[in-house]
Amino acid sequence: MPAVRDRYAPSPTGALHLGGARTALFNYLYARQQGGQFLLRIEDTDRTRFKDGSQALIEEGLRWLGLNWDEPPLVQSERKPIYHQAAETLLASGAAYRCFCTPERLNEMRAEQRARKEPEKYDRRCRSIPPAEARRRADAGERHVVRQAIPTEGTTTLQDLVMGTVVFKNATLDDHVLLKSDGYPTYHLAFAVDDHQSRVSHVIRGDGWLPSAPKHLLLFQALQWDPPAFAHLPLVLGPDKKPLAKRHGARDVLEYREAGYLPEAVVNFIAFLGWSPGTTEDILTIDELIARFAIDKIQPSPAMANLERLDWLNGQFIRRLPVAELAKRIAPLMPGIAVESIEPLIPLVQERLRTLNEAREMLRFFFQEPEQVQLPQLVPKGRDAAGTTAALTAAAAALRGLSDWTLETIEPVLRSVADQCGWPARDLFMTLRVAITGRTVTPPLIESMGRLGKDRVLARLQRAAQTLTGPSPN
RNA sequence: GGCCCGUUCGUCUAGUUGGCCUAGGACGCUGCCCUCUCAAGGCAGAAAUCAGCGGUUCGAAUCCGCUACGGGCUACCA
Repeated sequence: MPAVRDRYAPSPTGALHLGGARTALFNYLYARQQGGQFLLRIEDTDRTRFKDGSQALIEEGLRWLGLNWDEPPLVQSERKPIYHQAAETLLASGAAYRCFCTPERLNEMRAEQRARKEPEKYDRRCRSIPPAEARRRADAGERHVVRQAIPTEGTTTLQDLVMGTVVFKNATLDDHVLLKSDGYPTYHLAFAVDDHQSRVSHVIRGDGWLPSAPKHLLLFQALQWDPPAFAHLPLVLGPDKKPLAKRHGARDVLEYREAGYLPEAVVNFIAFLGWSPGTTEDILTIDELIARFAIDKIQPSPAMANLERLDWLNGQFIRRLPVAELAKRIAPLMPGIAVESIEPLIPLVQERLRTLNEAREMLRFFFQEPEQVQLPQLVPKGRDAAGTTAALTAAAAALRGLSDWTLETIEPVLRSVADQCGWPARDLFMTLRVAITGRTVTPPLIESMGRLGKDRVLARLQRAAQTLTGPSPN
């Protein structure tokens, strides 16, 4: 049994989106599980769609997800001679032929076929040109392509690891182009040559390729190479049930990083798009995914990305992170604030976060004086400014008298202040919350006060009381 | 038009050697508990006539056929 080698082979036309990331992930999981290699190949034979910087973006996305490849990526545009050599072999054996038809003729032909409601495929006119004559014309510089000569009879059977056995009638297959007139190979030729040379054992790719799989099989056969095993992955759909390649909220994997998602969560999320371990487990690390992955557990039907689930997963993974690690990941989002200052606050927010970015807002009041203490919520329903000022002042006075500043000392004091004022404790807590943090939704108040320190708490209470007593004199 | 793939709660799915499925889990949703806000957590609940029809069988979500619907491919794009 030859070693397992698989690959992710994107074309550099943009960034890495969720669907591509999933294809890469499945290849990665399988290779790692089998102790094989995961390769990256850049499919850049179409110079018209090529986008500068795309390769770097794709690589960054893969790296962020932790999908590291084992060998330097093969770049097809640097390998033209190799493809030509394969084309020559095919030409020599009659498995391919030169075609001199012009684009204009091809267009006319298709228009007629369409009008007659016939299948649109090349009519094979050039297939009957004697090879010697074709070679002469080619040598004379006549512009041409090389087409695959598909057998006119029989069937080609694909044993797909996901789709099962799929039988194609050869007669329905088109003589597609292998070598373009600009000298570049099409995907089909490059695919066969590259995967053979890279000793790829498993081709795990999007099911957009399923219809051309028989031609690929035929190509391997004509070249007398052992074909790899195939696994065609169903589409990933967006929330609108349209293929998730085009315009959807965040389509680039790196945008999820910007939005505060953990790569662990994104990996877990896309792993379950069309695959499941067959158990009720739903939160798995990448190592657990590697251990459980199985190609035959991949669903043959398309999966729709449920972004709400990603949010939930993200929260789950955030909660599982060690405090120091979480602090380290949040720190870059809060420029100017040291990790050391953030770490002690982590326990207050860890179970409240859905995305990393939310920490910034939640923790802001620790590093910055609140601005909107004049929130209407400062005064509880049914109370007035005077009563609230009194409560604030009473609380401040009581807190000032504390010699110990701990959760155990602060809370009882505040509760008794509430009693004295005739307020329910919850009302007092909300007033204090707004006064101290400037917000109505915060980490636990008492603990926050503890971390903030007595002086800053008292100062903020005082300031809030002042804003209540009327227009400030400044 | 031709070729090919698919169809279990709103969504991701379990189910694949037919019986333990009056279809299980998760997200989301609703309610309750906890509670200083918000979360988290706990408990409970609503939610799928397994696309439809017809077979095979003592018995089918699971096997077969047909239909419908959805999707992909049909380029000198990948």
